[in-house]
Amino acid sequence: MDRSHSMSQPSESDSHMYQPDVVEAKWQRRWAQQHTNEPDLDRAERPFYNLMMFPYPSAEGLHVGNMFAFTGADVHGRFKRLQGYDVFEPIGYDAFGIHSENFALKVGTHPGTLIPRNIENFRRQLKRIGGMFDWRHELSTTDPRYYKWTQWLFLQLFKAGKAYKKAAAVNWCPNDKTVLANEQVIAGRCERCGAQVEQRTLEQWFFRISDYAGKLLENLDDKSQMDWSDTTITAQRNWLGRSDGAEIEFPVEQGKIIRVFTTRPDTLFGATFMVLAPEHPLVPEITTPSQREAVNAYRQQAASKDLVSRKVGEREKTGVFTGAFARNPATGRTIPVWVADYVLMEYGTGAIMAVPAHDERDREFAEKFKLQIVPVINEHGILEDSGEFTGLPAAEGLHRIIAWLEAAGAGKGVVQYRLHDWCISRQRYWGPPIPIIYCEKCGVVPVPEKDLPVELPFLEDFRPDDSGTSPLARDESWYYVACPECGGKARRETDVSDTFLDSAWYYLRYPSTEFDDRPFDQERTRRWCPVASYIGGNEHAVLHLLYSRFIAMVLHELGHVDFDEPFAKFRAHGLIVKDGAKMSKSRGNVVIPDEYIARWGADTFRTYLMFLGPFQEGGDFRDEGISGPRRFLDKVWALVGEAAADDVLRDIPRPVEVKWHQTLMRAHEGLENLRYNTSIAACMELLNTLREAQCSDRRVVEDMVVMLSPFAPHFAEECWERLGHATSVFDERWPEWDEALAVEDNVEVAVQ
RNA sequence: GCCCGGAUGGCGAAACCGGUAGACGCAUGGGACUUAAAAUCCCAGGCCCGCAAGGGCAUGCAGGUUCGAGUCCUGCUCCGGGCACCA
Repeated sequence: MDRSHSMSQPSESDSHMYQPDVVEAKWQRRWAQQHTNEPDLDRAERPFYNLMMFPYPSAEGLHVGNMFAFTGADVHGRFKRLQGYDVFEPIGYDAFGIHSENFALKVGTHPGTLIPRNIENFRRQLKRIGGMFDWRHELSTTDPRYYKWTQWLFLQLFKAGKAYKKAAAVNWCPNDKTVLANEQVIAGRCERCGAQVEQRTLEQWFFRISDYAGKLLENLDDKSQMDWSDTTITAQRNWLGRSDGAEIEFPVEQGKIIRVFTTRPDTLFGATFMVLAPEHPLVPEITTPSQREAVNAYRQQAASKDLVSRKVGEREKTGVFTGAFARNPATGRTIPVWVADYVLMEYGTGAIMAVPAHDERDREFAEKFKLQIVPVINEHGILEDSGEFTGLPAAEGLHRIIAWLEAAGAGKGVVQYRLHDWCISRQRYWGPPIPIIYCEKCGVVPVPEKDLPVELPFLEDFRPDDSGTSPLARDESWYYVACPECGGKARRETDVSDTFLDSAWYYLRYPSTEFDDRPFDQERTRRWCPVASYIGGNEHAVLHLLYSRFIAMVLHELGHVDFDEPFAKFRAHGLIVKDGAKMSKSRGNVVIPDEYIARWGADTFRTYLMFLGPFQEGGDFRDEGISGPRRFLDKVWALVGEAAADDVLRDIPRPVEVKWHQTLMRAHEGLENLRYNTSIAACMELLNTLREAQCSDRRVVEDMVVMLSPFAPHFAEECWERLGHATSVFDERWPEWDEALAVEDNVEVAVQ
């Protein structure tokens, strides 16, 4: 157990040498023994929840990007601690999901054995890098003690009517053999394996996230609730995709009404035909007998086309006339109703008024099928040929026409969002089973909370198949079950839930990991949430971050938490590239952090990563560069030795004094704004000034050690001890600086 | 097409509110120490012309505002990212 035996201890004689491995092992041991990083979660007076995106425990181990992100977050946490906060910095593993499962399939090992092995390796690396983690609260989403509550969460949504099942055309990845969320389809391909995504119709569970589109959008503007990186806010805004416009009713001859959505009600007088999506339910009702055959053929063809080529494929317009006519409520004229697949059922009302004069797609269609084109806006943006609205500027006409529609009962101003409901069903093995039972008599029955968790059974053969059903259906002893209500014959839902559901609430679990009778303790949650600082990659700008916000809103509504927004502050970190190019296995330029840490020490590695460039922009990892921070730490080490050996207090030379206070201010500023590179540079300048002045005054040197402690924590602890302190450097406060000295003009200093 | 970022030496980058551009670090060149090498220490350096003193040009491009612009304004170019047959 005692790891110190395997480590060579420094002898008295060489204790003046800086040996990172010895120092780092010593302090990691001591932190664990003295519970240095374990705040009192029930009594902390100044709680600061410092969260970083938990990793997916891959077989490769933590890569340098993870190290960069975690170190940057850890630096922030340690800095907050120096400001007197009780910092809670937990870590865990996002270990369910297709990613893990596919890897398990590839290497032919069950994920149940593979994942714990990977986690162990991750834990080792996370400890080695010296993060301020509270290991008492480590969690894994694959732990039944965790996913019990993921299932509980599903039940809360189900009971509140926020979860529903419907047959839907979904994105099906033929390679991974599963449904994908829209968010997981990139340019028509599976984000994971790159296969062309197909369209399939399956019964799926959905969450009503689209009901929250408005709130999800509005809160983005509220800095007091969410102070987030601009890039992330923008990505979410685009994803939510708000469009302001109007819904307008067009009566059809047979007494039916076609409702359309348009962002351009000002062009209403130019609507010369209509187009319905092929799946539109009104199509069969309005199609005239003579057109029936052609329309049916077209609809069938559209249904067989996968979503991909329909959305991003060739844009050549196709369509067919229904034989029906509608009346333009503005002009009173009769216009033909067509069916075409360039109109999508999922957006708006699945029907459009076509204004070929002012919409490129409609014009293409009109030209191809020889339909009428009537311009209603002239070059100067003035409405023409628009009845009583003729002569108005288009922007004004827009409002006036909406008002007129409302008065006439023919339409109203509405807002549309691009966001669709969240499909959480996955026909896979490695995830939390969705806690639903289908009874022959009672129908859909939620698993009673007392029966949670619905444990994921061990399946020797967990391969997905083409049936569209999860492999869980093949385990009959698990699949067939007595109905919890009537005791009759029933079977389980076999889909597991999306990994993003696991990660949508993990921050709530961390402070409460020891409780098995509740997902999160009310008191703990009130004290620690919302999260004070969240740091992570912008690749999750719309997936994880949007789902987490949605889940928090629902939990708030249901009275489980007292906040709407889970992350008070979010900062997206940058990316690390190697020698100017993105790291990839095929390029062979992947940095294995372990090798660098073994050679240079965790503190040097951390300091180098933070010195590369601004944390929020990332930087270029170059092997030669790491020697700079190491040389710097070596020099500070030597300076500490001098300071420790000389206790006589002399006057501090003026240039040193000025630089000292300037550094305290500048390093503080850099840490506050996540511009760590400037903090480190400031400390380097102070070192240079001290050396030039041949000064090793302990007052200055001690402050230097405190300033470096977020970057090089073990190093700083050791230096602090060498300077004669018996307590942790992290019990110190960031030293105050003299404002007058700190803003002193450099020129003046040079003169003196 | 729409919406966000960004562009500064050989390289990574600094520059607070419009006021000495290039701090800090890497790499490089010269020197010291050493039998030698490594390590360490000292010195130099934006680019061009010049032995030098000095001069000219410099923050993606073109203009503008200002006593003064890397920073503000207008119009471009290129790079990165988000959205996209979304009505």
